[in-house]
Amino acid sequence: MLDWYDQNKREMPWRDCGNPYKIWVSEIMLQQTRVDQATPYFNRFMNRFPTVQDLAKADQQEVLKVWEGLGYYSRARHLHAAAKLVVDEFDGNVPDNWDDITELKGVGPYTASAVLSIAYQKKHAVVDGNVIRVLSRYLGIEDNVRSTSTKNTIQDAADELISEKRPGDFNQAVMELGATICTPSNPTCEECPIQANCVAYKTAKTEEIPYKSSAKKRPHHHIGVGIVMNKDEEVLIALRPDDEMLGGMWEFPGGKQEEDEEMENTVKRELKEELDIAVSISKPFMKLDHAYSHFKITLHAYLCELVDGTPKPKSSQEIRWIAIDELKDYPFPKANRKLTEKLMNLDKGQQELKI
DNA sequence: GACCCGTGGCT
DNA sequence: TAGCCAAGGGT
Repeated sequence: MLDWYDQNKREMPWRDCGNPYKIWVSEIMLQQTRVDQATPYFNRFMNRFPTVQDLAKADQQEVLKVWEGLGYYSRARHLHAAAKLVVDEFDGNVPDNWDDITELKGVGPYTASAVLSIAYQKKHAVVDGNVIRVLSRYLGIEDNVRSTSTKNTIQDAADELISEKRPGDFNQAVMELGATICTPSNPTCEECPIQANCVAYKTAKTEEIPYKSSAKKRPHHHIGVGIVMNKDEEVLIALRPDDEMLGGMWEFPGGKQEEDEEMENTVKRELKEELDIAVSISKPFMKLDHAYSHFKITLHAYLCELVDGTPKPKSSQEIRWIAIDELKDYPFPKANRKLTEKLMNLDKGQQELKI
């Protein structure tokens, strides 16, 4: 297993550096995220925040801006808060023991084990999606891997199997095996270094293991959004509360279409509720589909004009009027970023945005 | 235990 | 196309 890993491991910028801060950040970014997707973000992050002190003293908005597009933005907010704790309470050193490191926000069992084993050579076995798949197949575990008891069984097995001398490399080897060979569908068992003892391979059950109870299907909502523009060609944006979905990110105000409601009325109603303003719809601007982790939306954006009232942040942390070329400086989640890109392109082309 | 939390690639 | 899944954690 370790021989296979030594010969087949991919290049990753945080690997083999021995820097606990870098390893910690990389493990947070890799939560529910593929290596190829996280890598450019990691490089950008380290360029901007080379040390935990740099991260601790940064503004949250700046951290979120670097994180923009990577998703699960609470990871960035928790990492930022945890960096402050590391500087204030741990003398700038990422903790090297279980009790201290699990005090950090965003550090759960997986991340604690990963950092302790990879950065400090401590014997803690990780259990992530890869390990669950590899070990359930290897050991022939046919129980539902979504259940806690099955995960505990796999954790126990990993604790038994982990290498004494190279716990960090062992952990990475199993994950790498799961990511490249022991894939969810069509695993390439011919290339697998542990094929000979794999129960699922020997019994031809690699398609049945791991067994997962079916996921709940995601509802689809229609969202009306208003791009309110004033006479100076500034647009109105709102900062989402930290404790909500997409917390700390900016957006164009809007909300969910109600039953039997015209979409233009959705926008008017939402802007009245959220900002206490009356607007008129100038024209449709953009329609797009987007999928979040637990629901899907169709976003209907309209250019609007302020008719009455002064905008107030009734359901957001803050609101701002900003010029269109400033939109690039604020952290926006993906769907809203598509709106800002179209706005900025039209603005750059000197095209008429106002009616 | 159940639900919430982004985005992108693959099938 | 729609669902699955990915180096999970918080509540």
